[in-house]
Amino acid sequence: MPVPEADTKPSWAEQVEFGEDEALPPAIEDFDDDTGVKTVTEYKYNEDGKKVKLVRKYKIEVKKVSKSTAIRKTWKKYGAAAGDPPGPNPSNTIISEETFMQFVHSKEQLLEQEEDPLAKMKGQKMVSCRICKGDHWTTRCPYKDSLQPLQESLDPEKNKTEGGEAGGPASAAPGGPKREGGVKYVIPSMRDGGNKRGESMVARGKDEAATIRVTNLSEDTRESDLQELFRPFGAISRIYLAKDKVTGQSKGFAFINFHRREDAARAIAGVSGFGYDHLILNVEWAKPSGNQ
DNA sequence: CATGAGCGG
Repeated sequence: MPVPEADTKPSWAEQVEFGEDEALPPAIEDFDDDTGVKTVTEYKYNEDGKKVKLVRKYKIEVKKVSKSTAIRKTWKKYGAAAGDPPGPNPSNTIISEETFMQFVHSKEQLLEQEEDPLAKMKGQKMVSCRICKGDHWTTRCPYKDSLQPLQESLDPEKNKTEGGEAGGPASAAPGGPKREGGVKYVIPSMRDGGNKRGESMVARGKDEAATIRVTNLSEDTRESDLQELFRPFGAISRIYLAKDKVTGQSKGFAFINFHRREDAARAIAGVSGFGYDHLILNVEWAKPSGNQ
C-alpha cells in the first residue's frame, strides 16, 4: 500500500506554530499603466491569529524618473530578495515621502552655515566697492584706475548721474543707448564672480606693502633727511614723518613708501641698525594703518 | 617707546 505522498505544503496548524512571517506568501504588486492603479496583495495575520488576504489599491502618480534610476529599475534582485517580485517588498521596504537634500556647492558656503553669523563679522568691514564689489572702499579699489575710466569712456553721461542703483561693472556700464547689445568688459580676475578675498591682498602688495617704518629717529630729523637716507635704495613715492599736530615736534618715527617692494626690502636690510645722529635706526615693514 | 591722515557709503 503506497503511502500517500506527503503534502509539500505545511499544514495550517504548522504554519501558525512556525510564526507569522514564516508561512506568509510574499506580497504581490501589480501596476496598471493605463489606469495608474497599483494593486498590492499581501497576506497577514489579524488580531485573532487568522490569516487574511489584504488587497489594497493605490492610485499612483506616475513620475518621470531619471535615466540612471530607470536603469537601476532593470536590475534583477539578488541575495535574500532574489525571489521577490518586482517593486518594493512591503515587508522590508517603506515608501515614504520624498526627502529633499540641500546640496552645498562650496566649502565656504558650508562654513558660513556652521559658523556663528556674528563670528564672521568680526574684523570685517561692512563695505562694498562700487566698482568691483570687493570689501574695500571704492577709492581703494585696485581697479579704480583701469576699470572705472573704462566705464566712463563707454558711457560718460549715464555714469555721472548714477546713484539710483548701486553701480558695479555689471550695472553701471550698460546704461547707454547700446545697452542691449553692449559687451561689458570684465577683467579676467573678476570673471565668474571674481575672488573678492584674495584680490585686495594682491593689490596691497603693490604700494602699501612697500611701506617701511623707521623708528628711533632723532627729533631733529626732517623729511628731507629721510629722503637723502633712503633715496639710494630706489624710487620713493611718499615720506611721512610723524609729528605732533600742535607743536610740530617730531615723534621720532616715519614711514617711507617705495614704489618697489624689493627696494623697500633692501632699505630695511641696509638702514636697520644704522647709526644716525646719536641713535641707532630701526627699520621694519610697516603694518597697514589702523582704520582701514 | 613708537604704526600717519584722509576719503567715503
